[in-house]
Amino acid sequence: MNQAISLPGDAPVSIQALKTSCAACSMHQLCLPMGLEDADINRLDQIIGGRRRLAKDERLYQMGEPFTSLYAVRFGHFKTYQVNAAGEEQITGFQMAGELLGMDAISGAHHCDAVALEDSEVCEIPFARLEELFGQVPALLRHFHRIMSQEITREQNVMLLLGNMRAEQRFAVFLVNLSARYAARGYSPNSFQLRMSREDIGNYLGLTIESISRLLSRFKKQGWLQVDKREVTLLDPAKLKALAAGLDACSPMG
Amino acid sequence: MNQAISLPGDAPVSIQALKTSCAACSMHQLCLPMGLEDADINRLDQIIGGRRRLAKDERLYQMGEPFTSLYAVRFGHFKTYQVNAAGEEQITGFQMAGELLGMDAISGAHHCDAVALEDSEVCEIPFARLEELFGQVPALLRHFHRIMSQEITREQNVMLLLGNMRAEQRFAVFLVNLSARYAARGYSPNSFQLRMSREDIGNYLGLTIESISRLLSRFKKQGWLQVDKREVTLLDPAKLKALAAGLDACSPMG
DNA sequence: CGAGTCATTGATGAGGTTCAAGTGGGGTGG
DNA sequence: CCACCCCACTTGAACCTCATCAATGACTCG
Repeated sequence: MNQAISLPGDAPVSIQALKTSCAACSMHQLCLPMGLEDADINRLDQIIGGRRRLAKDERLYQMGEPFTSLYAVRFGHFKTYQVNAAGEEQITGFQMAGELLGMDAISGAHHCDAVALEDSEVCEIPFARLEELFGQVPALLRHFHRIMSQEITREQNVMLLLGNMRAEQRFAVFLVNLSARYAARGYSPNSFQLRMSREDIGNYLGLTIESISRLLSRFKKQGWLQVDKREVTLLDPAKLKALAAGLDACSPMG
Repeated sequence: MNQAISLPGDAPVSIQALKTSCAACSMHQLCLPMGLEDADINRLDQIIGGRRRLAKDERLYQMGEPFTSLYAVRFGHFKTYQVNAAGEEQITGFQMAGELLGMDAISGAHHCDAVALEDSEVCEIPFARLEELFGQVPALLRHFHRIMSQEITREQNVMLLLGNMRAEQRFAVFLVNLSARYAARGYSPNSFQLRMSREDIGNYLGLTIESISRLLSRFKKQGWLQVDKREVTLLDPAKLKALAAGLDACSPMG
């Protein structure tokens, strides 16, 4: 429990390790190391269990598996979903680079499945070792609490979406949210590829695949966006934001 | 940050303090002190900021307020709800004795409002002092992480409910969940009072007040429960659990 | 007693699901 | 290289669940 890791930060490091160190990772401003000093980032680096590659549709973990590690997405995209006794699935989130997977499992076992939407890579963070590090790096603990808290807030926003919004508004929220997250990663906020199927989007938003298809067609006809297969371009982001905020009337699906 | 609180556990304690200490609180097996040793419970006691009484409909905190403390419900019931830009509200949870309020705010500011459903009392837990204690009582930190993780899982279950279930199933889930939580507190699992209005239930479940009223009437007619105002008696808990699990066909609302 | 709040019940229809058919790549095999 | 199939998606039509609107009832408080 209190066995401190006392490796100095200047221990020899292989090129491979350097290439995959937190300090060198383009996501370190968004991910767990955010705001840490270099020395502390190194300590975090040393507990990272390893990187794991996943092919499209490969599963990272499954409901019921015992909890051992959190995972940070290095690149690629994931979906997490819950399954209930009757076999109904609900996608609870889509995760992209720099985001953390597995926080619902800290209570003991995984409560949802995580599946790669495309070829992806994660950093494995053994939680027992992370806990040790919390005692030595208070800034890390504080940031970890912020991340968990933000996850709670994110889910509350989805509850608001599922409980109160019409289809049009839900879909606008979804697009605007993706846009903001890509922008935070330095990508274009108005042109991106949907990494998930229409079915996944529908499941996440509490709608059917047909509804998503109709919404895309309608938004396109209104001139709010362009679609080509999974490539989306937001042509009127302001309008979409207004829709998402509920400041603009919602028309039915026809 | 590292200024340890070094009061011994056997310092003189007033009767008032004893009456409200964690060790003496009937909720200490469910609340934050769960599983702690007596000495550590005392240390936790000493950082509790104070107890605060709230009248029915009084607000504990509000969206946008800066975060300073978590709150543990001593007795009474609360609801938490989010409000978006358009003024739409979504109740994100109902909290009862032994449950923690404010975890969504650790990221900096409160993201929802918390309101007492009846005369209630909370323990204020200044988070800065709790963080100090985390460094000294690892078991407390671990349990805190479990609690936050469980909150994430709870919300994912609500997402499943709002995204996938029909009205009948949602309402059954709601009743079965209340039943289990009262059971865990030593109360009757099959007879309890709804502390929230029909409107609150409807808002939480993504339904209207009329739907809740019809569901209650229908469940009553089916002989699954009795209702008298807010007093509910589950007459066929097994049937309700089957409905909640989705193992039983759902009939429409008529 | 009247005003106000909360809940019940009925009638109607909107919003989105369900069912069904069709389209359009992208891959595979002949 | 084309024919074929498979899958994800699109589009249309009918249906259904639940929201909405409206009227009424029950209880509380001044």
